[in-house]
Amino acid sequence: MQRIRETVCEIPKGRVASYGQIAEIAGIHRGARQVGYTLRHLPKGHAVPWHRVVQSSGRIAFDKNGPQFERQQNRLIIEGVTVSAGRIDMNRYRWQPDLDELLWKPTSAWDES
DNA sequence: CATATGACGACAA
DNA sequence: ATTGTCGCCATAT
Repeated sequence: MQRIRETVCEIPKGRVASYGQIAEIAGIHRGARQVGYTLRHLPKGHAVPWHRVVQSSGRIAFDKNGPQFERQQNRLIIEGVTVSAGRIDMNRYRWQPDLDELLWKPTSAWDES
């Protein structure tokens, strides 16, 4: 779904979001699996930060042995996200749209004065 | 229209 | 921490 892709693209670098979270924001209540479906079927040349989407538990959704797992993990680490044993501290990296808006917008305003 | 499928999530053992 | 169940929901058959 287009809506889902848009939402995923809003996740800032260095932060992550859960499938369920994306679904909610995209307006699909309890549509976590739809997010998975959407990400799985991304067009060829997409530019969607799919790697910033992880399970609500903070674990990467791929099999820890498969190649995809490592790819996602690396991408995250590159962005500064700590991933130990395939686990991510959600309390620390969870993306909070509302908070970001409350934090980043005013910040730019403060710079002026 | 009936089933089967997941890059899920919450919860009980 | 692990594992199994069940609920969810857009798509695919």
